[in-house]
Amino acid sequence: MRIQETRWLSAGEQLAWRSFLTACQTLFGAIDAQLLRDSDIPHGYYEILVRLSETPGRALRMTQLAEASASSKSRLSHAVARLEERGWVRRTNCPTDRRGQVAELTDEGFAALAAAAPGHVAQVRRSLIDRLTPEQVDQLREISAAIVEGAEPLPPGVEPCESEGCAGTP
Amino acid sequence: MRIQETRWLSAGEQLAWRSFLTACQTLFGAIDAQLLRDSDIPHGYYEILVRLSETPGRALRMTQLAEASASSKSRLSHAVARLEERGWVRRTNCPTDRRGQVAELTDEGFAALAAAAPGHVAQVRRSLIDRLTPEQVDQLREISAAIVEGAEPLPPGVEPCESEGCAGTP
DNA sequence: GTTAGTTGATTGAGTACTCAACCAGTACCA
DNA sequence: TGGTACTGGTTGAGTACTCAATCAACTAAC
Repeated sequence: MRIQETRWLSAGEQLAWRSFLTACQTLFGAIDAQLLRDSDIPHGYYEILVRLSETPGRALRMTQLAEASASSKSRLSHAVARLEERGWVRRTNCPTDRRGQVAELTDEGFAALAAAAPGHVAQVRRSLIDRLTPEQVDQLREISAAIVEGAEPLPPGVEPCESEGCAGTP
Repeated sequence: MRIQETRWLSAGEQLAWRSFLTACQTLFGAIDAQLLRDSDIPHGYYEILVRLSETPGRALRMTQLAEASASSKSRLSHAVARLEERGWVRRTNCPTDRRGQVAELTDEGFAALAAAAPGHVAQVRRSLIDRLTPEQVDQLREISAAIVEGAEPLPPGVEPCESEGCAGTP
C-alpha cells in the first residue's frame, strides 16, 4: 500500500478538502452548541431520539438502533444508559431473543424531542440549508450519497440513505 | 425566536441533511481510524502538526495556532501538552509578549508528520476525492465556502479558507 | 503609578467516545 | 448431547473534548 508513489492532492483538491473540513467543524460546532444550549441535548443523543421516534412503536433493538444512528454498539449502550437516567428511554428485554434489549422512547423522551426540534431545525437552516441554493442542496445530497456508498449516481427510485419521516414533528 | 412558525425541512432538504450527516460520520470515521491505526495520531493532532509545518519557522503563537486549526484555546492547550509529551512540539516563551507561548514543531514532529502524510492523503482520496467527479469536487468547495462564510460565491482571486501549502510533503 | 479592563494561556472537573475484554444466549454440527 | 463458534449487549479503562474558573501580563485611563 505504500509501494507506489503517493498521489498528492492537487491545489484544487486540497482546497476543497480543507474547506470541507473547516465547513464541517463550523457547521457541527454550531448545531451541537445550539442543541446543548437551548435543550441540553448532545447532537448524538438527539439522533438516537429521532430514530426511535420515527419507528412504529417508538422502539428498536439495540443493534438496529446502533445501525440506524450510525453508532457503535458500545457508544449506543453508554448513550442509552444516559438517556435512561433522564427518563427519556426505557430498556426492556426482547421477548424473542433473551440476549436482546429493546430501547423504547418514553412519553417524556418524545416530549423533550418535540420541544427541541424547532430550534434544531432552525439552526440547520441557518447554518446550512438557507446558505445554499436549491441546486447546491441537490449537489450536496448527491455528493453525500457518493461518499456513503462508493459512488452510486443516485438512481431515481432508490433511497440512498434512509427513510424520510418527519424528524420528530409532533 | 420561537414566535414564528417553524419552517420544517422539505423532503428533499431533509434527505440532503441526513445524507450529509451520514456521509460525514462515515468519512471522518474512516479518516480518523486510518490515522490512528497506521500512525497513532488523532486527526485533530494531525491538523495541528500540519498547520505548524506550513508556517515559516514551523512555529506559531498558541492563539494563532488555535485559530488556524479551528480549535478552542483550551483544546489546543491540552493537545499541545500531549504533543509535547511525545516530543513532537516544543513550547517556548514568546520574546515580545511575556504572557505568550510559542509552539514549535520539532524535527521528530516533522518526521512523524512526513511519515503519516502519504497514508492519510491516500485515505482522503479513497474516502472522498476519488469518489467524486471533478465537478463535484468544485461543488463541494463552493458549498463549503458558503457554509463557512455565509454565502460567498467565491470570486476568482480570493482564497476562501486558508493558504495552500503541501500538507507536510517532505 | 495605581487601578480597571482586556488578552494569552493553562487548569480541572465533567462528559462522551473508543477499544478491548467480557458474559450470556443462540446456532450449527458432530 | 455436547462442543464450538457466533451474536447481542454491557462494562471499564483510557483519551479527547467542553466549559468555567483561574492566573499572569499587557494596555489605557486618570
